Amino acid sequence: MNPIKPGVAKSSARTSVLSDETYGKIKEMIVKYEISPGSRVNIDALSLQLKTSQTPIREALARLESDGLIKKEPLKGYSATNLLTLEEFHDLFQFRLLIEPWAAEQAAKRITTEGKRILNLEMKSTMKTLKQKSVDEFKSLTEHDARFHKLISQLSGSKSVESAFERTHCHLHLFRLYMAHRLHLIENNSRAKFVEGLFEQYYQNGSGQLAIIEHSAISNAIIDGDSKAARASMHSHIQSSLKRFSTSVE
Amino acid sequence: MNPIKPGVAKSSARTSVLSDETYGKIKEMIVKYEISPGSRVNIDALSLQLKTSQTPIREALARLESDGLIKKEPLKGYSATNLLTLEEFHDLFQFRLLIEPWAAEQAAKRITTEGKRILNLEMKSTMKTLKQKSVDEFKSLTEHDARFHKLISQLSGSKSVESAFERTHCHLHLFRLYMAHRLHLIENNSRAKFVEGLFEQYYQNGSGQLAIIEHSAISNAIIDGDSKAARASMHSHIQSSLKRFSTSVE
DNA sequence: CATGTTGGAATCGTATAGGATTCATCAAAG
DNA sequence: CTTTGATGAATCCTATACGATTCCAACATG
Repeated sequence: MNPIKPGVAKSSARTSVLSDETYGKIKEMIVKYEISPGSRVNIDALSLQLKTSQTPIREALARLESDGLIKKEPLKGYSATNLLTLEEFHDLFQFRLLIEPWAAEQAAKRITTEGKRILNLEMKSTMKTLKQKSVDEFKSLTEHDARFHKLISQLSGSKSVESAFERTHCHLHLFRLYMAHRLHLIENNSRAKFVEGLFEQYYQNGSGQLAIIEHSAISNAIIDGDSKAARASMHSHIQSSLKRFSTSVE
Repeated sequence: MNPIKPGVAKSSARTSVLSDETYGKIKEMIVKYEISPGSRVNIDALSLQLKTSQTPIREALARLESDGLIKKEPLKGYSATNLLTLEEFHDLFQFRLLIEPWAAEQAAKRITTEGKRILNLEMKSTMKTLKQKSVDEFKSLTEHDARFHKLISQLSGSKSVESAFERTHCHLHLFRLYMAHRLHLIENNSRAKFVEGLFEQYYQNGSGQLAIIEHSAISNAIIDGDSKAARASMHSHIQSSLKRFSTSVE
């Protein structure tokens, strides 16, 4: 006879984007190797861990599958995708080579005062951060790298290019390879050499920051409105990365 | 002690890809204008209509949102995205201009006997279909167009390019615009002119099939292994489409 | 006429039960 | 001892009911 049911969860102040939050959390778990490549993803376990029901988990996993970060096998369940093979990595960089130089070119053509400000801020704050060696240098660099390339894709003014770049999740894949290396999970020799190439992309001779130098060139060209130089410098930036990988493996 | 369970052969033969099926069905509903642009998408109604529970619907909608075909507003629900604006359309074609000529070039470089066979088959069967005027000509043409461009993206050998092209859903957007026109849903004048340009992409002077002619040039170049010609013809194919739209609007 | 309140409708998230399938273990036969 | 088949547990997938929150619109009041 009691109309009020006790024991109902109190959870209030819900912003109601729970499935979005869940998406971000699971994605972060993948990046941070809490979900290792190829391993199974258990829905029940996740719902316990994230303290949510299955529905948001399923929605998040569906989106992640669409992103190519999670694989769904019809009657077996979900699992994280494997690390990129060399071929896939090469393919990914080839794709970046198609769209990013164009994006840089467009960014130079369309650059505004506000755009210059943001671009300058990104470069300056990164250099400042790198001066104080206390933090994980590689982490700072890759995070800057992700922000930088995303920013340029946005400055291109093309939603298609921006979202296509976003969906490559290239920095996520890079970071996952980096984590695999740190955790000594890469036994294959050629793969190990490949990851060494990954480091070389960011460090030059173990001292300077190669990426920052190349990024500066791109950034300056865009701010100067020099579209040809912007395209060329972005092209050589990606090209040289790709070449470094290729030579370190082959 | 009968080990054989009776009544098992009930609903077997379940391929258990119900959420995938649902995804396809909803997508088809969007293309076919059963779900009109901008309108709300009710989960309960869909589950009734498709005779399934809410869970597969939710997963499908999450994927469709990731595809940009469905929009999710936090506490209001799902709705179909609007028709492409002129700017978005221009942007989309600009993106195709970035990746498809490259795809055609690569296809010409990598073409195999099997690839030639498939490409020839696509062209021949389409021409044959168009000879018998009984069917909806526009429908046949757009379906061929979708298959043709997808095929070339596959022949490029780049998974990144293939999936990036796939995710543009460009033919879905085209067909939706076409449907909007047929249903007299486009009142705006410039929008109407725009759709007229859409028709011109496929029909030349109301008689010949422009797309088929241009496709033949591309197809021949690929089969001949002439990568330069393949790139050039694909570029001009997309470029001229884009130009036709621009002039018909401006 | 404008504004605040209140009620219903719709949607989101939760919880739970049960059918279906896969995987691994184990027993039996050759 | 090896191979084959069956049994049971774990997991996935579906279905359904319910509570909580928010939006929308009608209504009353100053």
